[in-house]
Amino acid sequence: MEILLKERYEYVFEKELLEEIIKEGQFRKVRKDVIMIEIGDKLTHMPLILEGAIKIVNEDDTDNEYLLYYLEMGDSCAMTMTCCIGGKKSNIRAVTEKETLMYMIPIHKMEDWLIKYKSWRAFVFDSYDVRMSEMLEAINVLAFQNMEERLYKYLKDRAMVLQSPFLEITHYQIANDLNTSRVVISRLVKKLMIDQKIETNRNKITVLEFLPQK
Amino acid sequence: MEILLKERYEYVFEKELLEEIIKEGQFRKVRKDVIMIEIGDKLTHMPLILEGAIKIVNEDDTDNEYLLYYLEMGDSCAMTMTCCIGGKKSNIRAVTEKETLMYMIPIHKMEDWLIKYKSWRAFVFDSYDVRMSEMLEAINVLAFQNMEERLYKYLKDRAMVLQSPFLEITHYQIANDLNTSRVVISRLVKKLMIDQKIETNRNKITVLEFLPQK
DNA sequence: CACAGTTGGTAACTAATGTTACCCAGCACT
DNA sequence: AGTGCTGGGTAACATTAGTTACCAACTGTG
Repeated sequence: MEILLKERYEYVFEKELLEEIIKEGQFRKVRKDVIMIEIGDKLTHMPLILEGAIKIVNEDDTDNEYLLYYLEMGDSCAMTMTCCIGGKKSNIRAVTEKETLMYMIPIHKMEDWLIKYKSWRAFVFDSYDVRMSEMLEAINVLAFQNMEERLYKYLKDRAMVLQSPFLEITHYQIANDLNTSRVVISRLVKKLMIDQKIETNRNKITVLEFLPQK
Repeated sequence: MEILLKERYEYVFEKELLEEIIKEGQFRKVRKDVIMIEIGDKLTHMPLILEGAIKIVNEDDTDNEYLLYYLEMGDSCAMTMTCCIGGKKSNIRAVTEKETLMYMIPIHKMEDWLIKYKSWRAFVFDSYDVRMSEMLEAINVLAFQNMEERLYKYLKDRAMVLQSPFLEITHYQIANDLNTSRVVISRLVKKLMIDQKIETNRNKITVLEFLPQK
């Protein structure tokens, strides 16, 4: 497990820092569809993603959901960082999108490392930067794109994250992530099929753009 | 001017840090409607807002705009921080919403201070936290609210920022900030008026909730 | 005052999205 | 084979938002 951590992060962190991380943190393996963080949770650890993918979702007071972005290999959770440092509660939910390996770092170390390691500072600020960009993109999509474009982007993003053009997903799940209704998704899925952008079967959507033998 | 800086930030920063800030930075006064940061700019200074308000806006490739949030007294620009540290380009635009006083800090100091001052670390991470929350709220509004609710929130937010229930603004400007059309805004303004939430005249909207003699 | 430019009121229409209702196919279980 | 559940297709309709077009009122300038 340490080997995996070293492999993934040896060019990101200084040697001494990597050793400290290994010493202080602990390895964790989580199966698909597990809620890692719930809205309102207080957080004590920060994850470094080694493999897999985590979906980050927000929710309003009436249980509407909206998919914000995914965390993947090499990512960490900027939300967690501020939560940790400020001692605040999470305002997002994190759910594993497939089996995910991560290394959990206790938050009390974070500030020490900020002082001691340049590579940690770089990592932390880079994480913030990536997350802010993802949020900005989410806003752009919501503000400027119609549902059909958003659906197609959603499918492509998902195919990227799961590294496969063959998605196992129901129309109802998609509707939930995009905060719309199942009927709307069915309608637009049909449109995308007519436009030869996807193929569909019960529980299955294939994103043609990502088909290997193209 | 230093007095203002000390007054606003003496409880935020350690004494030594405050002195360093005064020494390294420089005071700047900017009139209303000045573009402080344009999309694609490289940034060399980070602003501490002493007085006034700055509107942060994003834009897609076809010149559509959308208002993200405001910076006010006590705020700084988290976007600028990542830009600075990562040496990247800005992906937002910043425009003064009224005359604004700020203290410009050269970015090369930022990392030093992260190491040296606990209060600087707290400030930086708090800034990120506030900005992430604002972005999240923007996403919530876009994902879950209809145009009428968004318009009303927009007017209330603006009244807060400008500290007055009497807004001088055209329907066209509002439409631009919310990325919709003037006709739509006119329609909804009328609705809000009928519902006794606002009063309007040419170029003027009064948010009744914020009227003092209520 | 005449004129041009800005602001916004409104109608009429189109397009996009959301809602309700109903049906059918596939699947698991008995 | 019968039952119930889930997923999805589709029609019909309601609501919301965007578009085009036109006009009226106000403002500042010469």
